[in-house]
Amino acid sequence: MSDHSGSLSTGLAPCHECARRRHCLGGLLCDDGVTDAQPNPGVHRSVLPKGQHLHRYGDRAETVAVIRSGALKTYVVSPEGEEQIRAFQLANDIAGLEAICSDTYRGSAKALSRTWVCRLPIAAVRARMLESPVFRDRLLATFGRELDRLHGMLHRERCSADQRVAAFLVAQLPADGDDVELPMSRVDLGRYLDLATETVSRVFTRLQERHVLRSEGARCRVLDRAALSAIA
Amino acid sequence: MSDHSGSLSTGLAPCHECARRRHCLGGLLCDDGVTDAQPNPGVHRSVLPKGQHLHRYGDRAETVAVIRSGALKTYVVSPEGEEQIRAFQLANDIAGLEAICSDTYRGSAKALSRTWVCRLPIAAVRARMLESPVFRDRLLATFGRELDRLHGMLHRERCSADQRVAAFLVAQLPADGDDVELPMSRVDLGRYLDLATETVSRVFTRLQERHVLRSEGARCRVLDRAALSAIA
DNA sequence: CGCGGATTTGACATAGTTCAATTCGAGTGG
DNA sequence: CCACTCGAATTGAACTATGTCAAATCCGCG
Repeated sequence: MSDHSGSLSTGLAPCHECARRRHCLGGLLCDDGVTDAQPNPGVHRSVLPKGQHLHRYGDRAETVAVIRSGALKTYVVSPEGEEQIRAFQLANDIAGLEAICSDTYRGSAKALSRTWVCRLPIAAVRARMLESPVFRDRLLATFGRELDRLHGMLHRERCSADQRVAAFLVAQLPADGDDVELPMSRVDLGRYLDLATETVSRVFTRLQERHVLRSEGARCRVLDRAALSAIA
Repeated sequence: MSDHSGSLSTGLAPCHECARRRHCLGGLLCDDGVTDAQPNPGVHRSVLPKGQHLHRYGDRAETVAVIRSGALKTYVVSPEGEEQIRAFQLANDIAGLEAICSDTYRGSAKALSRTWVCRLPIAAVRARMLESPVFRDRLLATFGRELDRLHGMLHRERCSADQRVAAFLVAQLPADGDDVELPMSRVDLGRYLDLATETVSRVFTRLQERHVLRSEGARCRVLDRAALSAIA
């Protein structure tokens, strides 16, 4: 069961008044510019303090969440008690997508820092798929990206530690600027990339020795973008 | 471009006359028992000789295929020229599911043996999603299973060679009987499980020494089901 | 200032890869 | 029916990237 005791629901989110409505799944849920739709089919905004769960593995799936700001990790714990991280969700990412396909969540989603999310009720999402081709396509595209991401992860598991870390950093690089903010710990990074924490650490050290990167904990500056891409 | 020169189209498939229509996505495409639907929205049956491609990476996505019998492998070739196998498709499996999300195929699908398939036109599939909640749910469930499979593969990459092979064999075990027919070569198995061919071979040898398995090439008999499950 | 967790560094162990050599086995042709 | 062939599979030996364990250091925070 999820513990929402600390999560602050800020009430119904007026998607049609939201600045992001043009780019957000929530906006499309309310209005795709073609068909009529309810002004707000139950979208809620809430804020999660660091460490709190959005949902846990096995919980009844009721909403899919769009991240407004902050960061989550989605993970499962193996029978042996090892935590495996399946994804990090940053701003504009979607958490709990499997809720659309499954009646329970297939992973636990936990805030890495104070995180704002909008929750879209599954029932509304499923209903909207029947009404709106635009919405259906948007959702299908999201699934397609998720499949691609997973295939990419599978590919990356076949690469060296340096390649995995480099590829991850390249993926995090913003279009403008060379600064990467890493909201997750080295431990979590290792659990995501399937590397021992020590190995992650050694890769960072190696990248700094080669002047590809300068890293001060969570803050990270890419000094040689080309070199980093070449490694990945 | 796909080379279909050797593929024999046996014409429109009368899904409503097919013995499998109750269990097959094609059957549901034509009739979900609730809404009216076209008698046949362009489903085709065809047969692929061993070695022939159903489609190749980058081809325009036009159909999703249900395997009637035989076997396919879906793979991609990395920039370095290495073949990575993303999935094997056996009877009743679906190949080219990404066609529903993407305008091109994201992997090449090739017959491992003579294979019969039914091709469902994407346009019809997408259209039917809007008409039929039953069909929509069926398709979403298929996506959910694919996500689960990929998560499972990611998990398996973190296990030992023995565990990977054992898990694969367990997955192939039929409900009745202990015989497993492996339509793929050891090389392909290695490319799927991310193991060197030699390692796959050594695992099989080890399993036979421990009397868990008896393997004669493609034919394979599980002698100790419990032991196999225990390894995985 | 000092505690406790996170990170880094070092030394060593090992599973799996790589390369090389052999054996097996399904087709094929005589 | 048997030899021949060629790719697939197996076996062996040595190597290596990464894991594991242990110790040292850093860092944020009360």
